[in-house]
Amino acid sequence: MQKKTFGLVDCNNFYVSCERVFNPSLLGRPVIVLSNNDGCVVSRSSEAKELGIPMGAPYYQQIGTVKEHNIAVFSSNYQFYGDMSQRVMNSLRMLVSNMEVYSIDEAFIRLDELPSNDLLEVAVHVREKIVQWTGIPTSFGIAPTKTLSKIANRVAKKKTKVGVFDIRDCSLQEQIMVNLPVGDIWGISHRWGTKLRSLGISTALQLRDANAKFIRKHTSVVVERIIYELQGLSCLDLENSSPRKNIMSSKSFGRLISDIESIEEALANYIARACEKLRNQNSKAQGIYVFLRTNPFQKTRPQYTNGATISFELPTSDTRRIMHEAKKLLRMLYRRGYHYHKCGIILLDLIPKNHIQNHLLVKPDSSDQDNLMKVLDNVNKVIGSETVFYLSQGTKNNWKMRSENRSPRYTTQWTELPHIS
DNA sequence: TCTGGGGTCCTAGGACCC
DNA sequence: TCTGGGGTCCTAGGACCC
Repeated sequence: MQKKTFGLVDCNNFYVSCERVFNPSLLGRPVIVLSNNDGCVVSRSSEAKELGIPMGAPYYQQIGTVKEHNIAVFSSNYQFYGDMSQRVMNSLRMLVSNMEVYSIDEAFIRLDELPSNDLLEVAVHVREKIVQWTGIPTSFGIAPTKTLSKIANRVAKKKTKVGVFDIRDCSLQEQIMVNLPVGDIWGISHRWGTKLRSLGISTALQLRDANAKFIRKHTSVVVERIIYELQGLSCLDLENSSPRKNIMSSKSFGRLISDIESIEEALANYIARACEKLRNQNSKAQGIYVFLRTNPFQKTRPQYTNGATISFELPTSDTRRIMHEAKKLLRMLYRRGYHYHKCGIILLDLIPKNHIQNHLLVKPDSSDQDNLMKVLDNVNKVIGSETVFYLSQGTKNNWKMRSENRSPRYTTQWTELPHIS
């Protein structure tokens, strides 16, 4: 069997780094970026981490620290971050031949075909080029499996100056793993961490040396694979990007809503977005799931959560049709007297648009429908999103999310380009 | 006042068939 | 008293990721 070598390239504090590219005054300052509705802290500069702001902390609990230390705060700006992500990934694509974009800020690569002695040099070069071309600093982990490359990356980020760490050497792996809590391994989170500790396994090294079949009995095949990966046996290869199987669009309203009209309006907007994504990947949906919920954190108010699915006779990507069906589901789910916090839609069982089987009795989307959707998508792509929208999306936007500190969309909106004076 | 959004994979159990 | 056994498919829910 040929020995594999993986690299993991991971952007450092990605959202914060994006903000810093176009606003260098933020360098050296503590900076945080918030989730939608300014809810939680989702990205922190190293200075902010040192001040003890935890990942995922509710923002309102951190306001004291923010004021005290003059921390720069940004609302999420996903258009901007998404565009910066593409720049990073495109840069990487120019430098390596075999890669898998794993998330908005990381990519796995295969390094086997390169001479084994050159890998450190290659990694340093890749990092330099990415920061030069995009302004985004990255960390680089090298290892014989994906799981170990995650560990290597973590060391690169925390303990090295060059931002590269090579963990191919077995005794080095042991040195790192003996001190690595089992819950910090990629794929082991709260529940399984607790379970494994109850079985007497609290470090990565103990998990590596555990009996894989025994562990599988108490957890699942996923953890069994992790054990092999820790041993250096690669079970997870690069995955080639395939179209999404589900597309979700949901958001909390930014305030509590009781009337169904406002919820319908919000849902219509989420549907419009989801369907755009659907057509963009050339798929059609075979069903939808609509859900609605109150705010689970407000324990004193009555709680209600519900969702419902409907399958279509024939797959569709027509926003109007999906809105129509979703509205029926929403009316079914809605109960008067609750204060709602969030709703959403998931487009289910997506298939390529040209793989559709005919139906004896039901007509598929007509080419007129498809063309209309294409025209709408193009107008919104070229002139700006929501240039054309559905009346059911509303004009008042009284459910729009809070976003008080959003930076300009420097790279995706003509009116928000950075100025040089 | 105030706690994100968008995904994937795996498993257990029920329905159904012969 | 006493009512099969084995296979597949589907779905809901649970686990994880960033």
